Amino acid sequence: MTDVRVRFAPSPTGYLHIGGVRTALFNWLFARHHGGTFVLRIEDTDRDRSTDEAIDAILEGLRWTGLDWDEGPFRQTDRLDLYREKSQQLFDQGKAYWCVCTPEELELRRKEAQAKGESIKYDGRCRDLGITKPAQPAALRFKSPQEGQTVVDDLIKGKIVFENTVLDDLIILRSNNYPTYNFSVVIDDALMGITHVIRGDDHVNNTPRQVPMFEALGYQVPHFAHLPMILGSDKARLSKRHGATSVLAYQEMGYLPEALVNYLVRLGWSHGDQEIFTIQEMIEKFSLKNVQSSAAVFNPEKLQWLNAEYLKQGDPRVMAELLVPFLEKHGYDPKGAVQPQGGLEAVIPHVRERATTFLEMADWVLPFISEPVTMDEEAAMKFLTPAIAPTLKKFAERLSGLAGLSKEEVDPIIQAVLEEDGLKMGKFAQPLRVALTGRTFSPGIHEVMQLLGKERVLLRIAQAVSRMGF
RNA sequence: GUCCCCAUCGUCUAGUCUGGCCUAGGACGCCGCCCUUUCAAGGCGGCAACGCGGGUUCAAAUCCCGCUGGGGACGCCA
Repeated sequence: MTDVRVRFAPSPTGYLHIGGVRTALFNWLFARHHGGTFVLRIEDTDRDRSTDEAIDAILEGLRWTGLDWDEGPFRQTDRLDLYREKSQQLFDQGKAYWCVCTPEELELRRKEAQAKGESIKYDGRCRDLGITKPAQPAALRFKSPQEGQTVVDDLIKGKIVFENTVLDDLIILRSNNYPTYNFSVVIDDALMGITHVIRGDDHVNNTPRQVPMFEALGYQVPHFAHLPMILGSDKARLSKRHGATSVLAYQEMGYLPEALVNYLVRLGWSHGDQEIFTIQEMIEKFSLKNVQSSAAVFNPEKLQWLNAEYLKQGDPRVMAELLVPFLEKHGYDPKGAVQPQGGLEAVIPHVRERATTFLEMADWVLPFISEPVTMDEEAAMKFLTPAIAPTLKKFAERLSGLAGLSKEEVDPIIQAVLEEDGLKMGKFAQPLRVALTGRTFSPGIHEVMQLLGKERVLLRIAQAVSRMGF
């Protein structure tokens, strides 16, 4: 164990999105790489927008991705006394002051300033009023330094210099006695002993506002590392209009968490030319030094490719298990009578290189888990013609005398039938495929027959032949 | 408007710190060929980038400046 302590601090105002998972992942990898501690903290100081459902969704999303936390989840609303005490301390020390401007007034002034093209920062009109016990609703503001510079030595972006004149006197305690983000985050990061604050790029501008607070309270300032944003295909910040952004939506679409994590780790981080990493490799190789400083566009196609790779490598038994929920949506009963020969597990090797997600895989498995088979009418029209019926029928008759359905046993029969009827394999294979699977595409004919078993093969051929009028 | 960040194929990126090994590498996608009873997978090949302009230097993707472009932040949201 080292003394590295990092945290993931989402606000529970919605589901856990892709960007959040990436931030959590990089924190988690940093912690695991250094043998440190990963803290989960829920920043729910916005009373109006925070919900318990969102907290549940975030925890569920995190669990699905496998990013386990060592401490927490802590809720900021359980720590309100702490923030009030610390804000009082700042007031007592003359480092904070009461502001009686109303939100409406502030909003109006901002708009006016914007219209005139002037600075929209707070004008500090309550700063020297010396209010000690406000008679009306009031917010507590932190006296930000107005001289000199605040320098942030970002672990990813390098040195960033801010003129303190751009700093606002931030509200640290709202008139409803709740702390604001920029204050509670400082208190918690300090008190929880966070050594490295690894967060999204969108917080860069918050950093020079938070640093003076650490200093005013006599806390050690943590190291900062700002991760590049994830953008949508139009290069705007990734949002709902770019499609699925909730992690759990990816679970529903049939992605493996390992694939998503692998995709996300390569978004802004790299290790030479390597594309596929086990979790262990990620932990070993991860370093903030190799984190990109520019934003990255989310590319669903590459995620899909990675998912396909993981599908191809996975243990068939595990894959089969994960596939079940997707099949159940099609009416599959894991304990029902209609099963592939050898069980679901036996189908996996034949369908997984044809699918990129479990959703697609389920579709490939459909012909083996439903009875009767669902016939694609267009395919039937084209291939199940009366001309081929006698050949199919003859084939079925010969097949019924066979002990097994191995390629060695079946092939001679096919060859014989083709020769007798003067047909080429190309003319026979597709009709047989359609008869057996109801589709024009499937795993190899031999595999299909073996997975179906002789009884169902004969049944399906018979059904196909009879629909041709024989 | 003000402040901050960023800039290599369509996309993710290697190379940039420590200039020469870069005729700029890999991956996704796309295109072609091979394999093939279908669909895939697989194999082989191809297209495709250092934003622009100035410096510095024997030498610049790499260092410096400017421009342009993109992103982010400016809330009693986080």
